[in-house]
Amino acid sequence: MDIFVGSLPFKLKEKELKELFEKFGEVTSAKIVKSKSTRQNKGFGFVDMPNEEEVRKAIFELNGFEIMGRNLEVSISEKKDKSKAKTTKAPKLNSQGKLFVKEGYRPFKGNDKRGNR
DNA sequence: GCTGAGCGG
Repeated sequence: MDIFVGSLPFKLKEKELKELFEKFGEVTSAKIVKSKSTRQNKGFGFVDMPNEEEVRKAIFELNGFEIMGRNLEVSISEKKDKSKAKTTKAPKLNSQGKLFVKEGYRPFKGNDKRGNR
């Protein structure tokens, strides 16, 4: 279950966030969204919890939890879903239907500073 | 370096 956490203090860290949710239940992973380049904390993150009941409890308790002088906003994460919400199955094929993705293949590289030969 | 709605990979 993905949980959306907002109003997060900019000084808060994913580790602390995970610990906060771990107090209410098992936390699979905690992530905080940041900018693409400036690494600036956007102020909101996501927490993944396997147990739904613990999720509700965590949301119920952490929703409005005051920390560092800020109140946390916890709710169910609703990422922009494309439209597929019928089954847990996801297409592994490309747009063309062909996949030539190899394991260990690097999408972009070319840093061959090694002037071989 | 900041800021305060927002849904990330």
